[in-house]
Amino acid sequence: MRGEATPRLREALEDDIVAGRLKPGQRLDEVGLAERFDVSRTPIREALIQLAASGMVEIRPRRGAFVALLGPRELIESFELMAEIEAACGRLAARRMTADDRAAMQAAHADCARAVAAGDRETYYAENARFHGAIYAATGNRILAAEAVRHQRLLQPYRRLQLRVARRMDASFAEHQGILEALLEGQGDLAAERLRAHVLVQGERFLNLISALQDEADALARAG
Amino acid sequence: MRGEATPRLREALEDDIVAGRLKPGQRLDEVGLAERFDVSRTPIREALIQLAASGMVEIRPRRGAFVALLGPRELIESFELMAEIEAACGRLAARRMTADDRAAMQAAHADCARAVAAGDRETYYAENARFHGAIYAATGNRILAAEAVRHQRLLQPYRRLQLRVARRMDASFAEHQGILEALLEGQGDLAAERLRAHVLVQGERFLNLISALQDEADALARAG
DNA sequence: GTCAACAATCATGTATGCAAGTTTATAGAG
DNA sequence: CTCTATAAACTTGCATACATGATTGTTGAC
Repeated sequence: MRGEATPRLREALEDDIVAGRLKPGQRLDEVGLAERFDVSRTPIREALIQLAASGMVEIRPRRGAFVALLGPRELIESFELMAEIEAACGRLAARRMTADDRAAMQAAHADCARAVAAGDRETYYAENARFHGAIYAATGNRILAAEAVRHQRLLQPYRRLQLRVARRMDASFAEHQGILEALLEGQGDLAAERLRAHVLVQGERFLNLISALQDEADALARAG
Repeated sequence: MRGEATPRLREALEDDIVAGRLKPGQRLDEVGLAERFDVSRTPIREALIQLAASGMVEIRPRRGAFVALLGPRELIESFELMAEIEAACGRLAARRMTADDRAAMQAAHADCARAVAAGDRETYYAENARFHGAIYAATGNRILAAEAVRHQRLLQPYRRLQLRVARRMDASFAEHQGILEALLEGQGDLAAERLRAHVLVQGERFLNLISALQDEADALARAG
């Protein structure tokens, strides 16, 4: 097996978490993971430490690693942070986007439209991420964009739950429309304001879902 | 030896980097550090991985760990990100700060004034960080505040250089005054705007210092 | 039957060992 | 004398071993 194992493990675990195959609160047993990936505990530990540093995993000393489980307060705060990051991206993207950036945003938006028309939530889910990613890239600031992507992925497990809510997909798309228009017209402050609201409304809607999530996590914790 | 070694090592190394005792670009030899801290390579590696994830250290596969050295572009982008984070903090702090937060900000500002009057850069350097930290805390958003602190520390090695520039201390303090006034009057957008400018001006001034920094780093790389 | 104390088991945190890749030193060709 | 090829030395990345704190199960008291 050539190439380093740790980066591969980190990606695999992160993908599992983002995709929801590993659920918030779930325990990540080192020996179990080591067996599953056919490596020793060392690279597993190093991957878990990296994921903990990025917020995807919580390590409790001497007690093990768990998929990060955000409580109500942390969820609200995380969405608020995300809203501010997105707003900043919108402000800068409106000023600096290139023709390529513009095309990428429009393409992603068009794909979102298709997913809405088809009523395909899974596809919309992916295209939505692509639309936002196009805005991050359009800032021309790679470090800011990387932070935005990281937080987007951090919240992905929760967004997934969120999109199940009826009518949210249509509302989300309508908001995208307004955001895109502001961006294309170069109105940075307006784009920022709309992006902030777009993200915050998700966070607010979440308050209704948190109790359900907590129950689910508790059940998981009890089961194993 | 009670307690775990890794967190202690991470803090010690991070403090060394933030305080400038370990300089950007410097190599971090695992066995050397292991000997210095009288532990094995394992906890050293884990600490380095954590620092790499937070951006303080860069790990190049099979080639070792180095204190993160930001190039011109990365520096500009990092300062821009910091400016946006600070702006967001100011906006939220103006809305939500408690009486205690207000008192903390005013106290830090008063200490800054004392340092300016005494012409004591080292003290101003510390009190400046405390003033900004008080704003972060006043947002009431712990996750946002933690991000702000992290980025503040990431840029600290470069700020340190920056403050050597003549007259910067006075200008900085004058800007603080304006920021504090906006905050106390509850003018979130104004506070955000002033904070953004306050941070960005540092980034811009840096462009004049980057070549000097690069030379220093090159010399270090050649020497060690 | 419930609770508490204790013992056995298990997982984590650290140390050590080893293989593979990188860097540095050396020798030879031009 | 410079440049290149080669080999020795070193460092990292992973595997394995072991000690300590956590967890679980059992036994006994009430």
